[in-house]
Amino acid sequence: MNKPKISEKRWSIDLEKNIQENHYEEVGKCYSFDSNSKKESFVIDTPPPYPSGTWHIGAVAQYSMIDVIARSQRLLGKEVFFPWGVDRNGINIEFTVEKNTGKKMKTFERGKFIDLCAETIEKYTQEMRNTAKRVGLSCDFDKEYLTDSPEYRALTQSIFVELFKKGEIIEDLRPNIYDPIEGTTIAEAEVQRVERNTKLCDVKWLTEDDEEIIITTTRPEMICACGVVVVHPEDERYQKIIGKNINLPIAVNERPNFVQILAHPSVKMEFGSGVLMVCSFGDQNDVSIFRELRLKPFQAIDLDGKMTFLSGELSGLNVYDARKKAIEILTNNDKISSIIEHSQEIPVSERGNNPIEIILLKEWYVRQTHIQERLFELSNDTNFIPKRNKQFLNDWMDGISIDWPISRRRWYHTEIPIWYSEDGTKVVVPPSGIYVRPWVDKPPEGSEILDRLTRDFIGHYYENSHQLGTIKGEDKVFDTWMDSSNSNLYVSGYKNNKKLFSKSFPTALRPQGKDIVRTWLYYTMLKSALLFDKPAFKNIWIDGLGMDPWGRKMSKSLGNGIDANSVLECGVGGKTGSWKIKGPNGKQVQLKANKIGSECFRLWKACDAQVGDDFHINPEEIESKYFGVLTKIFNVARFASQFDSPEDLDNPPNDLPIEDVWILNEFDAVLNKVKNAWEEIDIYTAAQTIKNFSTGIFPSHWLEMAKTRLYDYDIHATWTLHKIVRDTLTIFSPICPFFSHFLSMKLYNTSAVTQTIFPQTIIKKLPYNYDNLDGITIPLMDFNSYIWKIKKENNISLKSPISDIEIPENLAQLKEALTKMHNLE
RNA sequence: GGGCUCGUGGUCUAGGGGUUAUGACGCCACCUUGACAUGGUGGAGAUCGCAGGUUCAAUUCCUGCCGAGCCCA
Repeated sequence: MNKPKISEKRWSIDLEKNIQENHYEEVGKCYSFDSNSKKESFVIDTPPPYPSGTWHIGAVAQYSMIDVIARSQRLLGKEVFFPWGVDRNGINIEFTVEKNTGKKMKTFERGKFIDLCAETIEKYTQEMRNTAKRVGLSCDFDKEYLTDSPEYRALTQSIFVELFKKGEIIEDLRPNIYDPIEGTTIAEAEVQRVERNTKLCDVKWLTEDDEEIIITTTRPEMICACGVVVVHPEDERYQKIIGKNINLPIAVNERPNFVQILAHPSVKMEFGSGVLMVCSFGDQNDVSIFRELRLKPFQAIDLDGKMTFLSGELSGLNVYDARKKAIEILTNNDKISSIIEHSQEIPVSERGNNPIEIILLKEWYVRQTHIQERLFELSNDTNFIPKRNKQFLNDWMDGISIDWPISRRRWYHTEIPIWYSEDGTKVVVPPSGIYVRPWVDKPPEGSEILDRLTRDFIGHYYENSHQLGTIKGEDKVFDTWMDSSNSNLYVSGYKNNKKLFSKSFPTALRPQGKDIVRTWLYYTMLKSALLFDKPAFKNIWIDGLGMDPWGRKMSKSLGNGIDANSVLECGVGGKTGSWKIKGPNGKQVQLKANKIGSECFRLWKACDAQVGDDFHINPEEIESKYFGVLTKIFNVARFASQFDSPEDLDNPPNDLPIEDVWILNEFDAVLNKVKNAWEEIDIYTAAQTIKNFSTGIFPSHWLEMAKTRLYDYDIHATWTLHKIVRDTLTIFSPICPFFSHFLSMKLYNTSAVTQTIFPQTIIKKLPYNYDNLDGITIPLMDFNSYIWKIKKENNISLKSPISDIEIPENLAQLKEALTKMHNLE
């Protein structure tokens, strides 16, 4: 027996931080991916986080679990690619720059603005890299990818061209959701609703027979775009006017000043007068009625959000002023019977918080309605973890009714790679693998000319450019999901590394949160279906979201956010953590913790809940429930470090006594269960199994029994102790890598995190043939409890001798060990 | 307003048609035993959100309601 090789009495955040700082230099190599490896490859399509200042603690927690998966797959002998990618395209960073400079994007020169965005996002990206390493992610950081890099954007553009050539991407003039303030189309996914007060106007209209009809509307300025007036088919009051014409109550330009009255079941009879004017386009219902009745839409609002010439006196005004003016004109002409204040939910853009308009625009679309059935079939070939979360995808796919508009009128995004001929009938597309910016670049070498409509190949650009006249590069850019939904293709080597792609697609794993099923997951699966008619993934792991301690979403307005760094750094240099959060009753609640750090944080997430449900993040609870587990395992290792480890821990010494065989048998069961769990990507079971064994049966029941022998230099006990401690650290390393690394280095001078072979079970190697080893466990634990209880009831310490104790028959083999353990007389 | 998911001791959580419902934190009591008092041992504590229904039997299945979350209109 020696002094413990570990001087520290327990795990500390300072120790953790120390290890973390050197970790990537020391063992980072083992995180790099070798695409030529002969091992089975396991590519993870990590969610590239968007750097926006703070990284949501729930996302960090989720990321640390993805890391657990990556590490456990390495331990199972696979060649794991755990990429580190950062999503940097998009409107968020544009807004940040606008906010920082106090100027709107379109007042900048385009190139200058893009440079500003790139600079700003790089700062945030660096903070994110730091957090990623602080929480112990074993990404291949050397192969970092950024979605705004030329390489990544080139892939997005190549895929666009590929899908365009296949006819899966089309151009069309359709009603689109438009943010007139930011000047861009947005997708349905980007629309939010807010409560606002509006004026509900009862406007008097006259039919061709001079009959007065009241139409209730919140948008009198849209009368100029009215295509039809509708009533409910069963509304008794209006049967006789169906089919008649009705005059617009306000003067318009360049269009008939009347429309027809028709019946439509979507009208709510009880709302207002029960008569509805349908305009192009007041809302989504208007859009569907226009489509259904095949009406020709009117363009009432232009790209700047101003009323068009169509609107007569209102032209040139913005929507808000136009509404005031319309009410004024109608009032002056005695066309309004009443105005009441009305609270209404209106759609606004998620980012700009501006009321959105629906206007007709020529945009690019990815076709999706034709492939839903096939997508559904393909999704059945994918393993969902947990199974029930597949429902989120099914629900979303059930509701898909229109194609996906992918063009945006913004700047810090991937450009749509296309040029148009002077007469607009032909287009030029670049060759695969080259990033182009059509708003400033000429088509590169290898570009092709295609027919704009039929997509037929016409010729190579440089030989035939004279046919095109003056070409014009596309100004528009892609929706950022167009980039993100290529992430699995990018990391699997599509269009870049054929050999890799052939063995790693469908991608082994897509881990993500349930909140972006309808976007990231759905769009990625759509792409793979359109391109290859294959599922995108073998496994899809869908986790819940991190909530506040009471289960509510964290938000700035609620004041219930918890910063990730405050948890990861809690305890450094003895500094405790403290969080003031608005509780459920509106009162401030103060939470306090002394030490958490990455290892405790990861252990908590791994142990505390099954994957898939929302999880509550409470720093107090993380510390109180899980720091003790680290202390316990740390001290078991520290205890073990007093006894020199035998050289060969893979082959047991002869004549192991039954208590050692018994615990090795128990440990074999742990190894099997954990291995099986890692294979199933079941973090919870693995974590619970390791935790229960290493803090429970092993120290309490075996270690106490083996102590006497250990102090007597018994080789059997020492071998058993170290075999179990070493392998426990190995299987624990995916959950707590810094911790396991530290202890395994101290004890065995080898790092648990670099192991690529799962620890071997041992019992089958033993020449022994003990009957019913499993049957010992329960009686042994019962017997130990019984003795502890008696000693407690008699108020004597556990080491005190005790007499007249009968050892049960089924434990007779352990008589000697138990006698020493409990000091039986 | 609609769809989906979740609702288990004070708190977090496992499980799932059938004997005394899992574990942890907290609480109470006891124990300084040569790894660990930021520890150990023992104990109290739940009619499994509420109301109906199916069943010999439900906490588990079904329906409705309530609460939380996500998504959609």
